[in-house]
Amino acid sequence: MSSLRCTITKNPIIFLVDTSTTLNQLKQIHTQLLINGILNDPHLFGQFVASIALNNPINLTYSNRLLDHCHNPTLFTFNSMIRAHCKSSTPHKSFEFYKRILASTHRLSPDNYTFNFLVRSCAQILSLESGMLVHGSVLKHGFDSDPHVQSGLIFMYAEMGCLDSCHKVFDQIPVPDLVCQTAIVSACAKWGEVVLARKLFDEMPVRDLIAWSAMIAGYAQCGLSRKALDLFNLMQIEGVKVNEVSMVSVLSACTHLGALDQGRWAHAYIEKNRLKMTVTLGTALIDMYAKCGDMNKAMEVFRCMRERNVYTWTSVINGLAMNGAGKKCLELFSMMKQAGVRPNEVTFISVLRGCSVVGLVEEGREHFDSMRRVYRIEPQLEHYGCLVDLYGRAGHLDEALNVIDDMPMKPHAGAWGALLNACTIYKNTEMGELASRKLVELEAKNHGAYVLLSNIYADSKEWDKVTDVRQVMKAKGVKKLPGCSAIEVDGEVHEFFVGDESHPRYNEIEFMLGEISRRLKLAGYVANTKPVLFDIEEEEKEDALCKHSEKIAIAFGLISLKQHQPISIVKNLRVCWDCHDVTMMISKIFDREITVRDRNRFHHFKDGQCSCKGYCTRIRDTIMILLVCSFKKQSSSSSSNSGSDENSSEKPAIILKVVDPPEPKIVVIMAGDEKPSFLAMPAVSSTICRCDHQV
DNA sequence: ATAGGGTTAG
Repeated sequence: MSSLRCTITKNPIIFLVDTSTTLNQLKQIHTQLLINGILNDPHLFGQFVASIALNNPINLTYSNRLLDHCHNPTLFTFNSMIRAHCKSSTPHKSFEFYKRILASTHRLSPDNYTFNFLVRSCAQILSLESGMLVHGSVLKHGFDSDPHVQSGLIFMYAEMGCLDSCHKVFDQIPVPDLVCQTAIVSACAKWGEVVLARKLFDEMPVRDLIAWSAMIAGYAQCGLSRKALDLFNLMQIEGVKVNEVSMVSVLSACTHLGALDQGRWAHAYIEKNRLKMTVTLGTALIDMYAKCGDMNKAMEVFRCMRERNVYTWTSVINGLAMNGAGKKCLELFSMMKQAGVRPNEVTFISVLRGCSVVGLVEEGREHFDSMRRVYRIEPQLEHYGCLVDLYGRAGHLDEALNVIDDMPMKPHAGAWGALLNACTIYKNTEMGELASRKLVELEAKNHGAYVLLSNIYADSKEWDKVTDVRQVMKAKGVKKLPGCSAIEVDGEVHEFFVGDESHPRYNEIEFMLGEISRRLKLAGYVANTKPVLFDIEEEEKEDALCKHSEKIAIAFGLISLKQHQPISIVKNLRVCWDCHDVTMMISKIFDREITVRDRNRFHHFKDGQCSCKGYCTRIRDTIMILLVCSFKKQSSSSSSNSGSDENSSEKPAIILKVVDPPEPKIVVIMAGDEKPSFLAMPAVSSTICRCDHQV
């Protein structure tokens, strides 16, 4: 304590407390300060409170109590408390201190620091209502010309998804500084205006590392991984140094593209330039290797990491599940628990999928039950979906259906999709029909018009609902992704979207597509008698199946890679059944090994077979064609609004089930129709396309 | 005495 006394008299109080100060030490220091009467000085008291609150969030309660007993805290003290709370897990408490500033008997008035921190608290709690109130106070107190407050407001509205408000704030700044410019770029990229984001980025007179990172991350987050990497290259040409934060976005782009070579290069860069191997960076590396098919390397990085958080463990567990290593996946899960890292809801999804791929039904069920029992995690839709999948793939279809029936919430497309998948494996057409019907029903409602919805609520000033919608969006990471396949040739990634004809070698690709089609036919593959399951789970509903992005990528692989080189494709969505079968055939006819990584797992095609075997087979004799037709139901008696669309609604339409292939018939099932009518089947062309029926 | 923008797992 004598050394402490010395410190107190000689140094500013701020040096007394740091991040490693324990509660006990804190109490001792506090006692000494009281004895010395040092805390009577409001200035020093403020410093003491600030150092406690800011250094260690665990001590926040201590500083809260300290302040309760103080009658005349300074504005600095209050600001420090608001600042400490906006970073904490209890950001809403900032407002208590804001209120105390306003109610202060010493005529305190909030300043630019107050609002800077307060705005960030609003961003934390995602309360648009509070945000608007605070914004109003900012204007009232005249701090809207403070650049810190400006960037704070943009950041806050961006967090809540109110892009319009971001623009309003930004447009009113006469000369926005670098930080505000970066904030608006990030906001635009985050909410779908990526072209505008790039325009604003290009117009920036000066761009620092964070500005580059924001734009690269923006591309990576909305699925434009190719552009993210291009921009990264440009950044290096301009001589901007990369740090560990920006590298994470680059790795994320490599992951999504399946660009293993570039990912390896990034790893080498990290080591050569001695970037700090943070948990986040290490996790991004693991995820990259796992999803680019090099699970060994992923494990190696994992083993080398000193610090591992729940993201790290989940990435590696998920990687093992994706690669079909179910047992190993469960081993790691058990190690994770031993290491004292608490699994979260995402971890359980990976664990359940691990159980599913190796058919460990009992174990999976136990883990599912432990979620609630041990970890107090309420299973969500996704977990029930995994459970349906677990039972379904193991052939326990009734139990799978029971899971759906017993779900405490309305089953989603994923759950019915999992059941349908199981029904096709085990050829249960009856249950399959039920599942298909439910799927179509749900699909029609699944328009994902979140933004629209929240704007409607905002217009009617229902802020709570806006907040709800935004939270759901944030939680679910709602993003619209076009179907896209990538292939790396000589270290360069070529990306193909659905029906994409933009590649410089597209003429050759098209020729190869024709060649594939010709040789498949020669080998007896006749598309129009082959089953086509229209995969309505995914968003690819383009007309010509032959223009699916993975087929274009495979065709490009065939023309650009040497005979002995395996073709490795990465797709951002799930591979549809038709492409799956065609790829199997190609692997045989062209004598090529083809690996396709889709959204869920790896498919290794060789000699006409796929490694996912039982899990990918489907009904061959009973052909099901699911044809989803969007059509507008004619408004039956809409005389009041002549010709308006108001009474029309998008409705699920028709499921066509083809039975007995040689002379196929079509079962037409209307949604909600109990008696299907039979029609003779017209010549079904190989391209099953969307049809717009009028009923 | 105190500030701001970019990052990871389903």
